[in-house]
Order: sequence, then C-alpha cells, then structure tokens
Amino acid sequence: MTPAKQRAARRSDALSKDLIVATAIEILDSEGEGALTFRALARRLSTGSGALYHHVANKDDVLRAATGQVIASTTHKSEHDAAPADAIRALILGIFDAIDAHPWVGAQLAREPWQVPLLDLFDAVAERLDADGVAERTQFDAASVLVHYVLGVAAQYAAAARALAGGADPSALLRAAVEQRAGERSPVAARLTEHDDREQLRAGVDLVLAGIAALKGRP
Amino acid sequence: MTPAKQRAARRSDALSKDLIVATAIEILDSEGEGALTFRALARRLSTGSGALYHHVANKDDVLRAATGQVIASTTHKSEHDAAPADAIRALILGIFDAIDAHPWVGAQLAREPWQVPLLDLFDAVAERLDADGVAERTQFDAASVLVHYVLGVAAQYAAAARALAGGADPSALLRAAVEQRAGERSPVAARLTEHDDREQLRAGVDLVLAGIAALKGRP
DNA sequence: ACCTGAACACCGTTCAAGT
DNA sequence: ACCTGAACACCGTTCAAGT
Repeated sequence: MTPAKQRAARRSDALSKDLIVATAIEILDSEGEGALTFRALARRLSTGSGALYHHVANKDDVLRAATGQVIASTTHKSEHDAAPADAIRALILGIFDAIDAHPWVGAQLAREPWQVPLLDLFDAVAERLDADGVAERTQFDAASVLVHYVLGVAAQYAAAARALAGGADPSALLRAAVEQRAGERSPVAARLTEHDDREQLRAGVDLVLAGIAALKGRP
Repeated sequence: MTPAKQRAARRSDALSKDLIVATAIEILDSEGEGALTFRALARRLSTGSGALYHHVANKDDVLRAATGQVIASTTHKSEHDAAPADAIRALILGIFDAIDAHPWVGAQLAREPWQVPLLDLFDAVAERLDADGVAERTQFDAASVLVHYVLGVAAQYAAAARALAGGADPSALLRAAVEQRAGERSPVAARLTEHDDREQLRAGVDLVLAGIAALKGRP
C-alpha cells in the first residue's frame, strides 16, 4: 500500500486542492509564513512534493487560495440592517480581525492586491455609501482610501508578526527606531509605541467617515 | 592584481556599504526586485559574494538602506511655506512618485514598515496639522490613515510592477478579476480598471483632509 | 491519471584559506 | 583586515520512472 493509499484509507481525504489549501492554512497558522514549503506540505500530506503540482499550479496559487478563504469568510458576515457607518466599521475591522488571527494574510494581501475578496470588500463599502446617498465619486474615493488603509495596516501587522516569530520584539524595535531619529521636536510618532492597533484603525475609519459626511454637505 | 585591487585602481571606489547599496539600487531599478542577489551584486562589484558580508549584515540590511535612501530624498524636499493641506498633499504624492520611479520601494515598505523614513513622514504630517491648530489626537489619527494609505498603495503598485516584469498585464488581470466575481450589482470596483493611480491618491488625500477639517469644526 | 522522489537550477549565508 | 570562492543548507519546480 502506498502512502497516498494509506492516507485515503485512513481519512477518506484523497489529495485535492482543497485539502492542500487547508493543510497550508494549518501550517501558516501554527508555524508561520516561513514554514510553508512544498516539502513541508508534502510531508504533512504523506506524499511527494511533485504530487502537489497535479492539483495546484504553484506556491502562489496555494497562498492566493488560502488568503481568499480567510478573507471571504469575514466579508460574508456583513450585516445588512446596520447603519452605513456601522456597517463600514464592521467590514474594515473584520479584515483586521482576520489578519490578527492569521498574520500571513496581511503579507499575502500586500503581495498580491486586487484579489477577488478585496474587490468584494471594495464593492461592499461602496454599496453602503450608495444606500446612504453618497455621490458615486465619493463612494469610489472612500472605498479606495479604506481598502488601501487596511492593506497598509495589514502589511505592518504581518511584518510585526514576522519579527516576533524571528525572536525579536517589534515594539522594542519601533521604540528604538523612534529614538534613533535625529528628530528634535514633534514626537507624535513616539505615540506609535503605545497605541492599540485595533482602536487606532477604528479611529482612522471614523476620520474617513467624517470626511465622507463633510463632502455630503452635512456636518 | 586581484579584482578588488583593479576595481579600486580603476574607479577609486573601495568596497563599502555605500557602494554596495548604490549598486543594489542600480540593479533594482534596471532589472527589478528578483534580480537582486548577492551573487549579482558581487559580480557587478567584481568581488566574491562573501566579501559583501564585511560591509553589510545581510540582504535585509541592503534593502533597508536602499529604501531609506530613496524615501529620505523625497521627504527632504518638503516645502515649509505652503498651506498645511498643500504640504500634506505634496508629502504623500512625493512618496507615490518615489515608488513610481522605484517600484521595489513599495514592496520593501510593505515588508518592513516603521522604518525611520516613514516615521519622519508621520511626524512631518503631524507637524503641519499642529501648525494648523488641529487637535493632537486628530493629528495622530490623520497621520496614521495617510501613512498606512500610501503604504497600501505602495504595496499594490509594487505588485503591479512585479506582474508587469513577469510578462503579465496587471490591468488585464484586474479586469479579469472584476469580471470573474459573482458580483451582480454595484460595479463600483469595475472603475478601478480605468482610473489614474496618482489622481486617485490625491482624491483620497483630499477626502481625509475634509475629515480633518470637519473634526476641527469648520466645513 | 496520479504519484514518487531524485535531480535541477537556483537562493542567502558561512568559512577555511589566502593576501 | 579584507577578500575569495567553494561549500552548506536550503528553496520551488520539473520529470523520468513507476502504479
């Protein structure tokens, strides 16, 4: 009996793209971005690394699918009865929470933007603003700011997770960078070392929402 | 005469971190992110790959220094007499222009955020708002949104440049992704395929500036 | 058709040996 | 002190050989 047959007999899960992607998510979540290799995938699946290429195109294909799965599961939870501002806050914070739970998603979103899940987010944001009577041009501008904003936060979060996995303390590194600068005055950036990322994201979204309201003509 | 001696005699440029970083920027600009290897660097510098480690810690060190050099050169051009809104627009668009000229900078900023140049940008934005009488909390929120926003744009831009270098047409890929979705209505995202990135960034910055003005209590 | 696993063409980094 | 370049420990991907 070959290993592949053993696996199929034991768990009734023949090798497939879904199984490969699910296993990739397991590895990424438990051991981090650096641990995802085709050799590690093949070992966990009790197969040869070459076998994977019968079901996925390449490593990017696996990462894209894994990211899509995580993001899609958050966007779908969008509530349709909430006020537009609340709905948008929930959408953006939902992306943050997904990245908080799976930091590698942040790195992948920054590496390959405009994947389908992000387009869905873009449209979901625009749709809420449309329902609120916001001009189409402002819908587009706002969606662009919010999606790129959370993309930037995602990238930063993933970098911090990588530093943490590498044994470094990201907040100590940030503190060191803040102090290293020749900057004499205006130490606003120093506050970066003491804020809560999720609360900061919410405050940023509120600032954008204030801008939308202002352009709508009501304070 | 060793190759190193020949190089030194010919151009009076002994191996140094500055020379290594300058050569790395040459490679990144002319051949893209994928072409920067220690072997390629060593070849251009007529030395052995091991010699580089006498002057730089590792590849990240080279990329960090190269990115810092590009970003620092744009932030320094900040005008001190312009209106706060104009100054902020100039700062953010300056980052965009740097990334437009050197797409690999976008990838590196997304990979290792909170490098010193970004902290400088953060402070520069906050300082302009401070001079304009904006509350400190709003200064911080606005700087956070604007810096992360341009970071997200940077990541997307770098990904598009990578796709282009790989022989693909990024805008065609985006169009395909837009059409691939099951999305029935609200095709706002479809407009992504026809906008100008720089103009869109400017519009997004204006939206944030409108939010700042609204929170300041004037329309 | 699918799997196997050695082989290929790369990486970043190290290190004994030179000067 | 600095340089050299082979060697090490990895990658993603391919492919002849099997079932």
